[in-house]
Amino acid sequence: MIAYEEHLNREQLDVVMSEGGPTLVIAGAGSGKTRALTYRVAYLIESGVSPNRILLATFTNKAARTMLSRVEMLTKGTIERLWGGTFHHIGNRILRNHGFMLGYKPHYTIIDQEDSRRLIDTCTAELGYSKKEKRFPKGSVIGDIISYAVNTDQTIDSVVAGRYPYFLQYLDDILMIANRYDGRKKELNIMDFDDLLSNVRQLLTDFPEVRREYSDKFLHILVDEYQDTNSIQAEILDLLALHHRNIMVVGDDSQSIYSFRGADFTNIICFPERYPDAKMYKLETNYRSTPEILNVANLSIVNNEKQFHKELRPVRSKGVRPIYVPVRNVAQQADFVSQRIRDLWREGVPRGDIAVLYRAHFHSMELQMEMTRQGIPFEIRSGLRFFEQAHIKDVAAFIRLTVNPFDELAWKRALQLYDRIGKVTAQKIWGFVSRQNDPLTSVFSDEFLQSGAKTAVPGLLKFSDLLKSILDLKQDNGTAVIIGAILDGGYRDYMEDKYSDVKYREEDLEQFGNFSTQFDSLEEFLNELALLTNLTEENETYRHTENNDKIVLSSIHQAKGLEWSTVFIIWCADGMIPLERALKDPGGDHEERRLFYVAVTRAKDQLYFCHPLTDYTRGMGSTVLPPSRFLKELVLPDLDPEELPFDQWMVNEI
DNA sequence: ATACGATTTTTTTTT
DNA sequence: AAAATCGTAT
Repeated sequence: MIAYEEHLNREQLDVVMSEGGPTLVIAGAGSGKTRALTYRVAYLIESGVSPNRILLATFTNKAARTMLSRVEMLTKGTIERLWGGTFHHIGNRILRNHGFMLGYKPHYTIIDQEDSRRLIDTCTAELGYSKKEKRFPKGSVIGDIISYAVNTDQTIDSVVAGRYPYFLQYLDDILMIANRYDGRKKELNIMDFDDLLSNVRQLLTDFPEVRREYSDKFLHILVDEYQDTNSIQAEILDLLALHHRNIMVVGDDSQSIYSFRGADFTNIICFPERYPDAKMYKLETNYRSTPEILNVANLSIVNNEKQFHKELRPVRSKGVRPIYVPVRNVAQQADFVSQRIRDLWREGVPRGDIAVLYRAHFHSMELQMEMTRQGIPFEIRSGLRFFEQAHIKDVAAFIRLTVNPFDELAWKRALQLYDRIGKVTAQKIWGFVSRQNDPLTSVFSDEFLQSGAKTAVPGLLKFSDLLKSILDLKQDNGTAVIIGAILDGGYRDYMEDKYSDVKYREEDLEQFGNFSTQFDSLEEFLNELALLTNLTEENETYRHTENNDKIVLSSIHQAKGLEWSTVFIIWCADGMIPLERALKDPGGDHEERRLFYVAVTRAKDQLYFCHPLTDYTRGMGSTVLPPSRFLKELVLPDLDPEELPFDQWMVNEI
């Protein structure tokens, strides 16, 4: 038996032991929300609920992994059958079973954003719109429009009218493209990220028997970060909870930072209206941060008016005030952070207890270079994920097309890696192979070689040679062997031409091969590649030796739910946080303030705000950056210098 | 007509 | 760093 009373406070205990039925938990930052949720799951299992009748929905893979492993430690039993993961994972799991009812073949492929953009570009080209019209929206923008429409349950018309009024003149074109894109996805048996959600909803609404099956099945539904759900996700949850009505949602409206993805925190605000019998709990005791840090967080967030009122109550004793550090420019900022990290390290702060947070990936560039130069080990939690890197996707394309010979995107990607084969030739080749009954063997025919321009023949020959060796090996060899063949068959040469860090990328590919063995089948692995973000760090030794010794560089979004002893927030200049672009959205300033709030509440002991006073931009020269408005508004006019919420440091010139 | 290489522009956030 | 653009070579 787990000793709940020993590990939980009163507030948390009430949540863990609650009766069931619709339950709303408003949980402030650092109030032990994850703890409450994991103990709740453990408690349910301990009281006899079968794990496969529990659904635990989270927002990121990381959150899912930490929670599941903690539950496993608590219950010391297998939680293999528990339905836990991101909404997209859960959607995928349901659709693998029932997707056929919507006309999908069982081994549909999931495409990521890049593939989706490419497919939209193809559709645009096929409809003859790319005619150099200057202001015609780019593929990625059209993708954003479509995706936003799906996720917020609006028509494309109203999204364009509301958020992209300058594209109204192209509305008809966008509609045509969206329509064609949808058709192509069906035709090619692929789903994008949004389909994983909207198809599940459709399945549950249109097929009462499926709805009954799943709502019978899930005795308890638990949702983390509910403030970040969009309307589709909320609807899916409502449908799944229809029968047993044991739905517990946990969230903090002050930490809603995903509205760009359609998240709508009125979901959490209106939960009591949708479930009038809902019980409500609040977790307001903060175990994480010093009173000084919480003071800044509380002072900042009161500037947002629409929210549940709550105030974080510190339990920790007095610490040091956060520190505002104006620096001359980016270079000095990188220098200051590196220097300070070295000092902290000398004072005994483990490197793994330090993080640097920023609003956008490119904010970390200079710091990365500086830390590399100074030999400070760091780990990046932003930018391209492992499985999104070009070399991984290239190699995956070869394997993908052998598994599914009608994978258009894979064919094109692989073909275009060869000399003298670009967009046009790849399209011609695809046109040829896709008409064959057996595209794979058609590659060895003369017709194949002649279906493109003559200059392409050498490349095509190389391609067919490589394909032959892959097909030969595929029968009784693992992915690692196939990857080796692809490397030897010309991909290593290609990388040497194109990249300066071939060694590093080869190691990546090796890891990639190893990782694939965790899956039941190669097919399954490839189909779900798009949902994976990083190599799982299951390996305990790896986690302790390597990760604990590295500074974490992360976007604020990815830092959500995590904590460090010392946090640096860099680029605290107006225009960077808040990001100027983001302010253009309605409510953008509030969302950015919530983002700032999330960043601040990650810190346990020490918090630094770095503000580069000037910025270089080519064309503009040197510009002066004002401090972030989120810092300025903390300094109330009639405040004694002694009472400022933060200290200021002067950095010596170097 | 097509592919490629040099140049220029532009970076939000995630599944 | 990556993508888009533009001019040149095949």
